[in-house]
Amino acid sequence: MTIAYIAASTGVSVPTVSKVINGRSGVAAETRARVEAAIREFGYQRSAPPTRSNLVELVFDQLDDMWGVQIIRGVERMARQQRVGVVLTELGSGRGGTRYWIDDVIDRRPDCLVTVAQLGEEQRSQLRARGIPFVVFDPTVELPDGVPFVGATNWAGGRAATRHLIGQGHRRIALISSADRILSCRARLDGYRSAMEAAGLPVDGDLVVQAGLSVDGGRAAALELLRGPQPPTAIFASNDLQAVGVYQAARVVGLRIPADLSVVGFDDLPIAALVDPPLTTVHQPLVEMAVAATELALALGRGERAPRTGIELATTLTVRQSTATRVG
Amino acid sequence: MTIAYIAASTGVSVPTVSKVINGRSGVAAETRARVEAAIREFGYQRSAPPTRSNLVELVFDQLDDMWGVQIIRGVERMARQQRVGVVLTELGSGRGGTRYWIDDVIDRRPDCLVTVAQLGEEQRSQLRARGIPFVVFDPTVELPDGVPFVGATNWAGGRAATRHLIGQGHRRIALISSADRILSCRARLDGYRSAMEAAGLPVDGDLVVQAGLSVDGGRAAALELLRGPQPPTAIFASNDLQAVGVYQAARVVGLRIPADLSVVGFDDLPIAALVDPPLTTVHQPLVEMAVAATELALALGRGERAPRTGIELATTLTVRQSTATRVG
DNA sequence: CTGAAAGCGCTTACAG
DNA sequence: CTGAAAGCGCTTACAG
Repeated sequence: MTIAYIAASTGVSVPTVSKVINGRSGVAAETRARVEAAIREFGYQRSAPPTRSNLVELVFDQLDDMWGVQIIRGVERMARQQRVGVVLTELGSGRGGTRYWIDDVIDRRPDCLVTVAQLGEEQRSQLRARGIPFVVFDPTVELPDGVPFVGATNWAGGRAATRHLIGQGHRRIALISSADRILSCRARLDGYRSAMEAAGLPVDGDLVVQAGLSVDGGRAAALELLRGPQPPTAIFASNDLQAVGVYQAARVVGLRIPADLSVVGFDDLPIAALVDPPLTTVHQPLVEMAVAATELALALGRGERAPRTGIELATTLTVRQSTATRVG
Repeated sequence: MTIAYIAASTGVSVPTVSKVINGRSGVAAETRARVEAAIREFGYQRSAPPTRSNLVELVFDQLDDMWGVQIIRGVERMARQQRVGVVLTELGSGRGGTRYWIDDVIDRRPDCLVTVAQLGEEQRSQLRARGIPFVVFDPTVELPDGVPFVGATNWAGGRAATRHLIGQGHRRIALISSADRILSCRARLDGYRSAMEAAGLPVDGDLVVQAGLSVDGGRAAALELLRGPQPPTAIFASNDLQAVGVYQAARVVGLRIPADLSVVGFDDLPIAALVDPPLTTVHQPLVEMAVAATELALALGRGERAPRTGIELATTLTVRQSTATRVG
């Protein structure tokens, strides 16, 4: 598809088509319209030497989550192996700049995109229209069929953490969950329930508390649990920050960890090993997940058919010193 | 820069250069080498339309330092304000891929570069040859005059931290320093000495210990200090990770913080507020530093004369609960 | 407003 | 292995 072909099919000269494409003046409105119609009809792309940009876009909503670095490192590692640059964007909560952002992405013509942010359907279809494939990292909402993603086995992780506590003799095991709409947390909750039911333990309504995925959220939820009429002997938090909040609450209430209260987190952030006592937590292989997401995205960007559209990598329980056999 | 120019300067024909660029056969090895050298030398890019790439490169040695995210956020904020994409690279300790990396950077033709890594003089001159300006973030080694940089007032921060401890009545104040070659740590050390001397306090040789900028380094150094014949009543660590190591050592030795031992860190990472007790530390305005570095780099990239080549932003002491008036 | 002609940067086919 | 020549897709300057 060349401008010569467009010219021939419209019955004008090559220079005229050139002017239209480059927005030059000196073309009659009617001629311009006919040429534009032909360009659209034949799907001409400006001399598009389909050169690869050798860029992968990595998009976050918020980067202050402590696991951002791990994801970045994984994406970076795979991208560098394939000699591709990583363009990083933090959309921010306001989302004011999202409109500009998508324009800039399209200007950059990246080979593909890995998104930790929840892109709207409008943005997804804009990317699809430009042929820019994308992979969703750890989806927090239900995705339409066929949208590629890489996640972790949250349900199995929740189950393993709960079973670990049950194995230590705990019976009143509380869960600090998060907003229902976060898919991974719902899976952790179901894993918890599954393990409890398998052990024949009742899941009292007052054992499951919702809280934000932050230190403050975890502390408030733990205080509520520990000050209740029948406090739990173990708390499973939905992430490590919440678990740090549980530590703070235990200190306030005067409980020792793990002697009086066992605590399990989720994620295995660097801080998990640094807090006192070191935190037992469900390890999420963030770096490997990021590597896999990038590999998939780059393969799609090269036009390869994906062997599978969705992958979940295994979580593993990392036992440290915040859990102990229940006494009394 | 055209292949005709490369051909003329190498003394071969245009078709020959074309073959080299496109990896075709039928070119003598020696000829190929000469042409490739010329291509590198003149920074030829295939059909390079000298459009701005609207990219800024951000380079780290290692991203696992906890302050990486803060720097990224600052760079991202300023870049997005100017509609520029951030390309992030982690060189890794091996540095094996540095050669490839610089080639890739040159291919991308970024408008400018912000480096947290220590680039060698060779790389710096390659960038200069292509007219890609760069700004060094928090230089750890002495830079030649005229190399733009953004840092923090490390000397003043070390002084402020030490004065804070002196003001609380401490006299035996130890410093956990780092390798001498790290400029910022040497400045912190001198700030410490300056404050000690101003207060007429002796700086015993056994009060200053060198250790890696890590939790393990801090712990080992603190154990050495606390088990010595005349243990200090306060320890100033060269970063927050070392301070966390001091916490661990205090626990081992059976000292309470801050009742028996005061601790001050440096950086003010997110963990500083999360540890128990919350850590008094010197706040380094990493986000603002990154914003300033990027603003400077982008201005240089637009060809503007820099109003100044080096900037140091002020550190501030954040007093939390790891320091207390010395008793006894 | 239009397009013939010249030109640009590059590639290809082929003669030496 | 090398490069003169032809050709390709496109743009520019300009005659009508």
